[in-house]
Amino acid sequence: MVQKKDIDTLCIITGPTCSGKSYAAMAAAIKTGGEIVGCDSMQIYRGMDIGTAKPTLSDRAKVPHHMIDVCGPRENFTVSLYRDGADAAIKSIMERGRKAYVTGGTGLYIRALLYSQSLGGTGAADGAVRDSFIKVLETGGKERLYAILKETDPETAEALHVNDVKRVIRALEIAAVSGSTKSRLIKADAENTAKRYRYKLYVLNPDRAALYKNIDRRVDEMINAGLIEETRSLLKNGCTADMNSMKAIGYAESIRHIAGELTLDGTAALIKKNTRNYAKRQMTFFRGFRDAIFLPVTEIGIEKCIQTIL
RNA sequence: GCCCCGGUAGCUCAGUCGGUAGAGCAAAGGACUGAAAAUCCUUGUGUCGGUGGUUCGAUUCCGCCCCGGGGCA
Repeated sequence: MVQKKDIDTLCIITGPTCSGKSYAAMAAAIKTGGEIVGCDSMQIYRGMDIGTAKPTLSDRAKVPHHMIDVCGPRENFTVSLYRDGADAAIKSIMERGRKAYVTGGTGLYIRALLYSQSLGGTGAADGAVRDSFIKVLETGGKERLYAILKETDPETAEALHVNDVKRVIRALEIAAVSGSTKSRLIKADAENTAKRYRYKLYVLNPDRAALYKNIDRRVDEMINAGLIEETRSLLKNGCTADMNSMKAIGYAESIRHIAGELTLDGTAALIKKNTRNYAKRQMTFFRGFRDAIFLPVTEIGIEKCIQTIL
């Protein structure tokens, strides 16, 4: 039986890719009559099922899932859209008197959901302003871009590397559109300690070797399940390699295979390597969650983890 | 059996005209506030195959041995 006070507490289950978080969330949601809110920057996209290890239709029939398939693969999604959508989904779940389980491996989305972050205020996420900076990049190079940031927001420039073009552009964007600067907004956020939710944050933390083995196995399964074909059909529907959705691991490499650049074995090997690298990056990010409960899943097993979560 | 070419970082190789060595890839660590499965930063000690010899000093030169590849019989 689910306690009332429990329902007010968000349950976040995260961890690196292939650590078993979807399985754990399913088990917990079934047991408590809860619902799942996805927290994955690629499961957002429709038509990308195999390569993102999206929950199956039968799982989705058993437990309501939110924030999955909410965006076309040719559109651009943003953290801000995620937070708005997830907030709405969580609100409706709680209003129904059910428990919300947020699960997925996109650390930035979790952070935006849990903490009061301005996300750049009213700064536009793309469009004309961004294009104008991209033009600067093309004509003057990244050094020129960085020099402009040094003028407009020296503190942020100090924190960023010249080569981190994406973040330099974003900081310039904020300065141009919000009427403030990224560094000032961050300062304001740091002073605002109010939490957006009451929550428990669990991080599945498998042993490196075990995780890598699981990844290798799952990539083979994805290819056998038709990842290449899925990519082919996305391309047929107008997706191109430069789109955010097609930068996803598994799809980017499949596109290169379809273009004849990579053999099938080479593609599988590259997807495995990129996934391993990604999992490592995820763990680095999660270590920054000071209030997280880390579960040594390899040691204690997934069932024990689920017990802890319940 | 003889001849030739190799054996140097996890892998592929460079190099040291004798003063104990460095690239690419892999790997590891880190950052991350509206692109995040994205983007970016940092990190190279290894019996230089083994063993004897020459030398102040050998991974480098010489002898022998081991392992791989090729050639001749």
